[in-house]
Amino acid sequence: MNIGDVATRTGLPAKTIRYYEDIGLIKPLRDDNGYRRFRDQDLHKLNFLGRARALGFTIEDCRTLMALYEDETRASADVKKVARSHMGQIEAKIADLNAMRDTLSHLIDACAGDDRPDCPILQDLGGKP
Amino acid sequence: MNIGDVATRTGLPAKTIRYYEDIGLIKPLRDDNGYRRFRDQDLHKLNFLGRARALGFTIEDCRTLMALYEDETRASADVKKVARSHMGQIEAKIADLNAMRDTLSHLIDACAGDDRPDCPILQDLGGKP
DNA sequence: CCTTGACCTTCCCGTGACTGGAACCCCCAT
DNA sequence: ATGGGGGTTCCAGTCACGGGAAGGTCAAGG
Repeated sequence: MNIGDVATRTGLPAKTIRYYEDIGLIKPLRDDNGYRRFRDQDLHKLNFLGRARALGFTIEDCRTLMALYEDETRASADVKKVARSHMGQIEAKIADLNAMRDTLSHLIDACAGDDRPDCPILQDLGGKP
Repeated sequence: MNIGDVATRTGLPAKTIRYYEDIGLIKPLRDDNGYRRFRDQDLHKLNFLGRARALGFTIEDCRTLMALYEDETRASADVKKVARSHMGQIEAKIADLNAMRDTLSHLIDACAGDDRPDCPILQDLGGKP
């Protein structure tokens, strides 16, 4: 299978697939004309990567997770550790964003949003005394 | 005031302050020795920028907001529009992250986390059916 | 007077995970 | 022969800085 078909099948852009090869996440074969030839195992890995990335895992986490996936003697504790650490990051980010949203929400509510210049949003940013 | 003092006062790293000058957000004066000399107005702008960035506004949004801040004839509607658009982005991101967290949370709960290899997390990533 | 150390300057590279584009090759159909 | 739709590589850019090198400046201490 060529890269275009793989892109369609996995939903990943061809550029991304080439990038994943660049950084060593997949190793497709090559045809005589230089085209990448993808086997089922490559497809499978790309789907794995797509799902892991959709859950927000970093590329390095993906590398770790794929290694664990392929290691039949893994301990599920190792997987869980990676996942929990990632979830911690996500929760931290959610907390940050919630704080921003709350502040913004108040400011937006307080702003008339008409053609006059008075604006509590700008007052706040300017360091309202 | 030199950049170090400004960094201490605003809480922004000196690197960041130089960067903000680079991209034209502030225009401090220069002493004869080439050192930046910051006026109160520069301090004020930097504090403004720091707060806007802390609320997650992009640099371009900050540029817009500062222009509105300095425009006495602004309409608060314009400010509100920028803020609402930004809040929309934040809410979208929160929604994404919440979805990730929920999925991860289920997977993590389902994972034994011991020294055996069976792992629902990897099963899911691998396309479990 | 000289040195030390804390500042300051510019400049360039790296970050993460791609995306866009240029320039070029390959294959099939008309 | 030509056109179009694949594929290939490589380079540059994204966003908002951070790290670090190489070198100029300044106040204090010996």
